[in-house]
Amino acid sequence: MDCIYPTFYQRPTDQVAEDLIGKLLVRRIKENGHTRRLSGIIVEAEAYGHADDAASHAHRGQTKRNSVMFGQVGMAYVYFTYGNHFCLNVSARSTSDVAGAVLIRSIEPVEGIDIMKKHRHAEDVHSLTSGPGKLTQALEIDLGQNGVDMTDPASELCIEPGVKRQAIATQRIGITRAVDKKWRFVDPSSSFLSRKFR
DNA sequence: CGCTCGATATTCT
DNA sequence: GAATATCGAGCGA
Repeated sequence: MDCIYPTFYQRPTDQVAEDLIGKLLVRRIKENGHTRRLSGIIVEAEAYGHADDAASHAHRGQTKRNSVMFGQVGMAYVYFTYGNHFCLNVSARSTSDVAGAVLIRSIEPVEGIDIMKKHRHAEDVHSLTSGPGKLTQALEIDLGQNGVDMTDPASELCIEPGVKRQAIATQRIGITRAVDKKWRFVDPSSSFLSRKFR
């Protein structure tokens, strides 16, 4: 299965985030010499902008941490936060802008659920990937995946077409600035969201 | 169920 | 020194 092409990510980040709902996030890991596929349907994603978005890491300019947001679109932006969690984004922006990304906040597990349980030290399927810090732990994503090309089918991380899902826009979570923007997109029918929506 | 708090890297003040 | 795109343990209702 092919990955989604770079042009998909070359649009305003809120459009990209909305259209990512229903797509399949695929992680390939090495397990005892052979490759295993872990995957899940994206059911929650948040858009982050640049100059127009005070809540974005890119808002105050480029730093060592956020440099992927300023590079090519379709790349994984992984960062470490609150001293103990990783978060996965994919870089995206319209051709007229210089930085942006979409935070993947939760997925519905599809392939490799047994491996995800091991990574999370948990048995409850609903707690495996229902949050940005949880899904990176379930998929074994850390700074080693920062900057990988998510449009390359041979990559250890990529996004495939997936299924059709409904997406509704709500307020973003865990931010204190630019709270008026409705840039969190969720599949309202999913039971794998990190939080309820309004 | 809801609330408080600790974990502590990176960036900003 | 303070805030942050988080999570889970511990506690009380």
